[in-house]
Amino acid sequence: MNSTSLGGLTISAVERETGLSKDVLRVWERRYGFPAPLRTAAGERLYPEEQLAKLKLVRRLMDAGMRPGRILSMSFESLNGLVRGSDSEVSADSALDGALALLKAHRGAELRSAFHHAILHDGLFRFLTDMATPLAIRVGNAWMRGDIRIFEEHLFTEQLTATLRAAMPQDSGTGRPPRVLLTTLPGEQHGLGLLMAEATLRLEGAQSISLGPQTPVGDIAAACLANRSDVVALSFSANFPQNQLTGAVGMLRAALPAETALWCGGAGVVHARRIPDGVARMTGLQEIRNEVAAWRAARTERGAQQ
Amino acid sequence: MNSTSLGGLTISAVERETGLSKDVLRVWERRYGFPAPLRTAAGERLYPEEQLAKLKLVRRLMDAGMRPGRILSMSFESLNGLVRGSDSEVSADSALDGALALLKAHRGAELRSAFHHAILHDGLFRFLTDMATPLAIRVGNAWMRGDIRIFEEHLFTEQLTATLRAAMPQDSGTGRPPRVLLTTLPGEQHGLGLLMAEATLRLEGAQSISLGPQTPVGDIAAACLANRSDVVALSFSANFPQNQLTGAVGMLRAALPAETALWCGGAGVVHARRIPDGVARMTGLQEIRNEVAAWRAARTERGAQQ
DNA sequence: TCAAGTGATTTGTCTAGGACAAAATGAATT
DNA sequence: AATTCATTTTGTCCTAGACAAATCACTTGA
Repeated sequence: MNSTSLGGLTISAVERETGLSKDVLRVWERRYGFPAPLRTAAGERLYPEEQLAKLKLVRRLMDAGMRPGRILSMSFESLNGLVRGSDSEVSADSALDGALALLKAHRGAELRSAFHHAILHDGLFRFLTDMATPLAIRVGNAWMRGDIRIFEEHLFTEQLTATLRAAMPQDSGTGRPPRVLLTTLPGEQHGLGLLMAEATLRLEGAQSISLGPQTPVGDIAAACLANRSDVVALSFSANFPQNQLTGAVGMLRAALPAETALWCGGAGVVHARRIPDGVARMTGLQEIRNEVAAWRAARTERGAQQ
Repeated sequence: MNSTSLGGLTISAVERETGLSKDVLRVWERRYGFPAPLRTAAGERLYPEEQLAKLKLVRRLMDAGMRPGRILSMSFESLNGLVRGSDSEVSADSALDGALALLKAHRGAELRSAFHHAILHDGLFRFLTDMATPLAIRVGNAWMRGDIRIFEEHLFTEQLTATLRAAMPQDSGTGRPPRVLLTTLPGEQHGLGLLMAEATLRLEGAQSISLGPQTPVGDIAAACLANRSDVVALSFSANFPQNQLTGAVGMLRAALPAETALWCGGAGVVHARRIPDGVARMTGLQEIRNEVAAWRAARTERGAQQ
């Protein structure tokens, strides 16, 4: 039952650990000869730890845009070199370096204090743009290169989430328009962008309501109607499957009333090929502020005309 | 691509919505004649919404201990009766009813105020046991029965999460042992249980560190070593795939040092078939308190002997 | 020079039914 | 009551083929 005691992992365990489906694991074996698991007496696949490690590297490189046919035949060491060489950071920012050092030393509480201090010192919005965002990018890159481990990335996310939720401005019903409905689509793994967008909107005095991550398209539309939202805002991380993006956003655009604005933001939307008509794309938190201002200006104007 | 426009959902979509694996969906169809999806021109399964609804009911009843062979042949209405009968919500708790009414009226801010007020009135622990937990169960049941929409469940989760994170006791390095590492396994969708467990541990004065949800087994073990944790605590929602539970927990138990305790809690663990040796199962927040006390007692005793 | 096709290739997911391991049930025994 | 054992039920894994969707490599037209 316990896989490590048997000298390998079952295909279910590998699916859980790597996020690669059983179908993919089997078809890669058939097509590319890797992975090449051992077999139990009953003929079931048994993956050694080394193959699991290589599969995790492959997974990382594929998230960075590589294709399995190219990289599955390479050795573990070559893949490691690829991951390391993929990008380098030369910019030396002392605050960011300090935070990264705390993270690598697993000093979660101190990391949180550093965040808190930065918010008090520079204000929440500057913290978001000058510290949280670049730090998240660095952590993501470091994870891709294998410089930090997954649990360290989790620790970072958790501390930043806790900090942001504690610092989140409460609107307590006093917010002005627009009423914004915030969420992510199903399949989106990261909720940090959502929180940062929510904080920015609240700072602008907008009435923003978050549904949290992973709301199906039909339910976003239903929530928008129930909430009488002026704007629906979606957050996309770099990992979000690009193929789903255009289709799902188009579906949502069609399901929403024409007068409801649809805003998309986050790293996943920067490199998106095409965005459907009637959908705004914003590549940074500053653009949220601009868009809120533009929305208010347009509404005032129209209100004056009517 | 769009599932609803095709008049049904693909097998992947049903797997995602119900948590039933593709293999199970196909073998049920073969053995019991249900589900009986339509087919696309290419011969691929296309599940109508009604069958999805029935599958969700079946899933819920199986979580309550029923077996597929018994219930798959029953009608949607009969199953609905079973679900209604199974959970006795005769208890009319005015606070819970009030909160549920606020949720159904989409008054998120007021719901949050109600939570906040309850915490101030009864204390955080009583709030968790007497309000948050039963309310989460009611919301889950109502969702399964179709009495509330998914976005309403999201709204509930988001408001409760925000409340808990704001009310979370900070340990700021002053915590006493045990040092607890909190997370969930990959595949776990819900993070509320984790937050509630974290709050309980902090109330006990324990040094608890959360990695957030969905940490792979290998990385949990690495984090445990790096953090020198005394205890690793996992949270399982009712939706967590039962088949994976035993295997993954067994793997983790094997990967952790023998002196590190492993605690599993949450609705997903209540009906678990078997828990590996050396793993504690706790079915409520109170048990966390007991277990912390027991851990401290054992440690003092051993310390005195040595 | 860049945008928009077009065909070829790559890649992921689906299908079928058989096989069997693990768990639950029920009956017989201590 | 608690244990054992056989029987049923149930979930997972297997193979290998098929094909849809995404991407690449290339051409065409503005």
